[in-house]
Amino acid sequence: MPAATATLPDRKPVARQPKEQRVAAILAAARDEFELQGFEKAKVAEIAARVGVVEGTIFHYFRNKRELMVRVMEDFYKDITADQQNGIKGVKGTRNRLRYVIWHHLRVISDNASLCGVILRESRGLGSELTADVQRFNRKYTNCLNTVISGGIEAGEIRLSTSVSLVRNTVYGSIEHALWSLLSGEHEIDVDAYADELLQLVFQGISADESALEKNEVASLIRKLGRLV
Amino acid sequence: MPAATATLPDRKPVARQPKEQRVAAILAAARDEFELQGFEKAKVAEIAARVGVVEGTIFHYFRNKRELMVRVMEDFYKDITADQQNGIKGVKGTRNRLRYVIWHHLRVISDNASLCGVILRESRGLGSELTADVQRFNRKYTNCLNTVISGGIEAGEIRLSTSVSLVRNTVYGSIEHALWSLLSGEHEIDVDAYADELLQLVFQGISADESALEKNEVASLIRKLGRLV
Amino acid sequence: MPAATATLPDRKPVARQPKEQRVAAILAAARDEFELQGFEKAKVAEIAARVGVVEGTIFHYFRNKRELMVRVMEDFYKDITADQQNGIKGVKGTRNRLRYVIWHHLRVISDNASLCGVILRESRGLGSELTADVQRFNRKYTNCLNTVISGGIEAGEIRLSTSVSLVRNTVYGSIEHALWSLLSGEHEIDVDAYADELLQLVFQGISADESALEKNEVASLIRKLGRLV
Amino acid sequence: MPAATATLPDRKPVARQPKEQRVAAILAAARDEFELQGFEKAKVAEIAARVGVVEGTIFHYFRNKRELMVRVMEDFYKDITADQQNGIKGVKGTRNRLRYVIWHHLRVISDNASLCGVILRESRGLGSELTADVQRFNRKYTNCLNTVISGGIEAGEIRLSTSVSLVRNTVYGSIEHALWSLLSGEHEIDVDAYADELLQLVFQGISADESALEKNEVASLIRKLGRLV
DNA sequence: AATGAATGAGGTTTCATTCAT
DNA sequence: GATGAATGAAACCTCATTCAT
Repeated sequence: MPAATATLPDRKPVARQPKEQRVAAILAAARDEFELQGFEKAKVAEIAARVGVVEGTIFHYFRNKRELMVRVMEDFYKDITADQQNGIKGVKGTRNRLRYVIWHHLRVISDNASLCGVILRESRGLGSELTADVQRFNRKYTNCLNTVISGGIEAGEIRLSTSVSLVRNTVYGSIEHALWSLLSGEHEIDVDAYADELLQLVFQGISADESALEKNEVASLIRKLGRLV
Repeated sequence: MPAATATLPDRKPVARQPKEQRVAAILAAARDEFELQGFEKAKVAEIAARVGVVEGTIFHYFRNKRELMVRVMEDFYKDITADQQNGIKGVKGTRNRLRYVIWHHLRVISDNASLCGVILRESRGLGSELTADVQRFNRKYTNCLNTVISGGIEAGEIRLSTSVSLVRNTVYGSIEHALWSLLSGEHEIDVDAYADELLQLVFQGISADESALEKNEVASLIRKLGRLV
Repeated sequence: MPAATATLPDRKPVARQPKEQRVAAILAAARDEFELQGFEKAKVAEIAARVGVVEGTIFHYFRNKRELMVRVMEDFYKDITADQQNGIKGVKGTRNRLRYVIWHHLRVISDNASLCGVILRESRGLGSELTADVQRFNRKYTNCLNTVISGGIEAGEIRLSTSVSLVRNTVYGSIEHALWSLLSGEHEIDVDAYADELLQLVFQGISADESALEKNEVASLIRKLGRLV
Repeated sequence: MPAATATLPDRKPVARQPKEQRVAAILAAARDEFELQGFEKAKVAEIAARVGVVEGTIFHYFRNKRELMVRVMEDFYKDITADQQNGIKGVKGTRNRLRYVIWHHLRVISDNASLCGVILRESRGLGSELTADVQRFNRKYTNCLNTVISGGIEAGEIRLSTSVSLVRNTVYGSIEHALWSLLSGEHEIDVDAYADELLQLVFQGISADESALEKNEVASLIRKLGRLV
């Protein structure tokens, strides 16, 4: 009796999904929206629309928009941090390990340019509500580089005088700048090439190679005296 | 639509200033406000209050808030670009010139941390209306480093294979990261020390002849010491 | 940007109404306000106050003020167009049909003088954002007259040389002028009298056969009188 | 000594024009701006810029923007009223005189479409500040038609029962509608053709031609009786 | 006569968040 | 669990008009 079926009232298929799936769907939609619009301009209504629910539903699962963003970032950081720690296990030698960290970060940045752009932008706000959270995640993620450099110093491959924070600033700062170029449409990033070049620059720059070391110390002394006279 | 024909408000006697002074005062106030709040959160009403005029007066001189921000940035970039170009004139030798560029930028960043923070933040916006303007100013400013590196390559002091954009990313990225540390209250920047360390890392990292490095420095120092005694 | 995360205002218990009722109430209030103030001077705040909600609620249902105005006009045009098409069905004979169109339009204008004034005023704007919408609605509404005139020409009752657009301009222009007189307080409109006079002028003015004019009318009247006695 | 001339301070040629010329120049500029923007959107600053003076100067010669508009309209109405009165002198016969009035108005509308559009639009405002003034000018201008019709009635060429205001509404309303078509870019106005057609319609419509008269009266009576039964 | 700096009220629109249903 | 109606603060920008110089 097809006619009978036709007269049944329309009943929306209220896809009542298990909590986990709903949360995952919202997070995915949120990530898309944040990537497209940035945090401030992203609209909860739009995220809800992407999932196919109404605004109110979002607030069943997340206290507020900020928490949504934090969760998106947290998930992302967890992923890449685990991936990094996993990948570096098998890599031996300071130079190789440094290359791995650089290469891995470039890979991440290159594959998630939009999201990385959002995260970095939001983490620089003066009073941004997100600063603290991002920095916490980031500290853990970048800790790997610290370990590599410290290890290199202990192993005598890297100059004793090397400032770990300088290296961290330099490596991540360099790659971050490459990201801005990418996002502004200037050019793509050739991950392997950039990794090699940056590694070359940085590793040669901090290498403890005997002859270099000597020269460096002399150079440093010269500068100090120069400023004195 | 302003009240047509009807209102005859009592006019307060206002301190009338020549255009130039007002513009300067507004720009100064705007800079303060932008530094404090960032572009989006900055309120024109607050800027006006700082100057001691009403909002309308601001728009007598600047078409809109964006133009105000652009002018603040433009003035700033003009200053530091001129200063940089002026200062580098007397500096000879690739190493010294590179150090100057690094040192000068650190000086600028250190002395104008708040403003630099705002500018950098606003220049990374996806569809931010300010992106284009900042990038135009910035290209001119950072061109100096390009010249130094290119010169160094031609002079044979820097490896032929060196990518200028890599060096630019690395130098400015490193310093930018130091700025974020500064702004997040982690620690101050010791301009001279950071300049030395970054120079050391970068120059050694891109140096062509590792042993020729310090010869000139030594000779130069000897002359200076000779004059001293 | 609404106060983020910070404000937890006390929420007044609001009478919650189904969408349809609210929309209707808003449209009614909007019409009142537009009639009173015209489009530009009408304030959304005032419309909201008339409904008894806050401004934001209005924008929950209508994208912007313009859409509100368009909807008011659309509803009005739908009403009168349907009414006109309905009423003309039973009217036979070119002269009678023309009289009906004139009379109906006068009735509409007379009963909705304020709204018609607003609509006509807004539809004449050079770059007015409403021009296009009104003209679309209006074309459909005035099409009825086109049909009548064309029919009359085909039936040989109206001179072949008659320009339909001239007749349309003349009929609607004449009535529109009567509206302006009404709105400027000069005098009322006697719908039936004006309809007769205008019909007389126009139909005699475009009539093909000047003597055939009243024959049908006489016959018809005789029949009616016959029935009466 | 050309050098001497060169070192003289720049002296702006403050073209201090006689009052009459200034006023004329301002009125011309105002008319241009009003035509382009309409009254509300027209900016005094723009009018001043067109003349090459600053805003303040405008207010030396005109109390306010409204007065400026009134003067533009007044000048225009004076021109066309004089022209009309002048032209109609030599025209004899009701039909010819009516054609002249129609043709002249079409000529005016066609040659000054933009300004006429503004004037008509502004004169329809509910509480428009300009309504009263325009109506005063307009009454004088349209009086000519009144005279023609009244004359025609007295001369027995036009039906006694003819309502002068109906004819006025119809003639001016028809032409006004043609103007809106013109301004909305639909089509040009062929002044002579439109004049002929409108004259034909109106004059035949109000003609006292014996046979027509009789028929009209009968028809009118029929309608009244029809409504009665 | 001409300038042009200063006024200042005013209204549309956005959107995260709540909570009654 | 899901809905979606309601909130309400907040801020940019316009521009006719004045009046000290």
